[in-house]
Amino acid sequence: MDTTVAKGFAVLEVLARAKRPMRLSALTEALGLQKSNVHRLLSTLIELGYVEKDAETARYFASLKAWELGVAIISTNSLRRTVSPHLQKLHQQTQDTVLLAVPVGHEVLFLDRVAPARALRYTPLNGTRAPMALTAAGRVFMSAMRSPAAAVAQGLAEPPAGQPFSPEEILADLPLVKQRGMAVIEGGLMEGTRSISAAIHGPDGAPVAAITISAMAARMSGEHLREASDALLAACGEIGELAPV
Amino acid sequence: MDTTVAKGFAVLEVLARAKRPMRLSALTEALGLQKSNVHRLLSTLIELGYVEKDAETARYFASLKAWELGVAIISTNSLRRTVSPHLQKLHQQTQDTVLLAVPVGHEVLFLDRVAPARALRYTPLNGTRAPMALTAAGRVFMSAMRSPAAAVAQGLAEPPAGQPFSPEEILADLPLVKQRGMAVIEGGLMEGTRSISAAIHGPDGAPVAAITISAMAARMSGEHLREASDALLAACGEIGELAPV
DNA sequence: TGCATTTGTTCCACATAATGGAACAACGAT
DNA sequence: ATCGTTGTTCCATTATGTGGAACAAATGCA
Repeated sequence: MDTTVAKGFAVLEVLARAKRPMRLSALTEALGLQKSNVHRLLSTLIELGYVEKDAETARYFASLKAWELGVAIISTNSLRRTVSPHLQKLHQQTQDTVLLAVPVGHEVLFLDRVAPARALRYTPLNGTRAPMALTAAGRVFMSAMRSPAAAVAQGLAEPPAGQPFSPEEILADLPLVKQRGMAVIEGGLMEGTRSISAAIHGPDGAPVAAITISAMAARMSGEHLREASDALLAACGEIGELAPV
Repeated sequence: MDTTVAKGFAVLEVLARAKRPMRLSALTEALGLQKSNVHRLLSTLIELGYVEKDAETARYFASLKAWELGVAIISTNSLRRTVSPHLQKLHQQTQDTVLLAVPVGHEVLFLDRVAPARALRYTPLNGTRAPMALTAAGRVFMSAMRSPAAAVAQGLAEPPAGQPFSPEEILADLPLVKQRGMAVIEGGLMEGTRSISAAIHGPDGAPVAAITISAMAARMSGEHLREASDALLAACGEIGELAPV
């Protein structure tokens, strides 16, 4: 294990997540390293172009080079490339927000999104994560797990107050999800919304990703719900067994 | 300079730009390092979560963690955050593709984009670069340069055949751009399109970014061109002197 | 099927390159 | 002006990464 490499990435991670440029001392504290060490790491990251230093305030911040790196990675991501046109189509059919999610540990990671210009606020953005138990896509993944209890626990651990669901409720939902091939969830991440989600299956039958359609509960009901569900299942079926992550 | 850190990022950069997972030997060749060295770097990157190894083919590829890092960076980018709503508004007003670009060396980097669902193919995507001389946004930046000749040379160096512009043409255009406060360019990156662009100025008066509106030439003319220009200049004026990159 | 060649992984003595303390410099606050 | 805080540079120490070599596994060829 090249510890120096790990330290370099640790510096960049802290800077990337910081809301504003950071001073050296704040970084040393966050990282638990010597200031001379952090200083040298910053110098190399600046030389590599991943970090910049505000000339006026002498504070450090992550440059856009790492973003370009990330864009390069996602643009070659086969799953997103193959699914993206289907998201477009679903959005045109339903006019709702359409999301692509993959499982990462006990969370879902949102890979892509097609949303109306006046999108619901707090609909998850690309590159963000959410607990499985609180999202429709997560329920889809959980319904294929042998022991989803851990994911339930982790999901409920996050938001300390105002739990929208009980563990029993969540566990009771999973067989239904499995049976229908589709999850329906209400008010998971945002109150008042209803989302439906279905799996994209890999060659071995395991769900590798899920597509979610999300809208206000009043809208996502009756005839519209039926249409959206049909379109969703059709799309997931079409995509079939193509793309490995 | 922590050379080990540089090597670690070099590995990730190569993998990020690779179209498909790479074998160890290909990486060692691309990097000019010893295979044992590359192997250890890969091991640490895997441990850090930035690289994954395809179990079947034993090939390495960049994971989505670096993408998440990039998303975290861009989401806190003050320029993009402040300008993004204006892009939305311009798109609603014109129904055309609207872009946000910043200067990086002699290239422009596209930070954000609001495009119709049926967007022009080959309109630049987020996180991609283009030569200044071939883009409307680039012309805006060049018009504020003391010696834009180098940018012209670099711009024309890239595409070896089928130069859309001559150096004289480009240089002659810049005073007009400066005078109007707006660049108009035709067929720079994609034949048949016409783009207009104007600068967002920093506190010192230098252009820190540019907004571009792009459409097919037939559409971007007459009354529509006039309206788009007015909306563009109004938006750039409004944004004013707020956001440092 | 057997042999040759390329590719991937592990190991370890060596020397380089990162480390962290200390000393210095530059601010900012009181 | 003085003190405390923060940023930068330097350098002896040694921990850490290096790269050759040896082994293992996979692949190609006859």
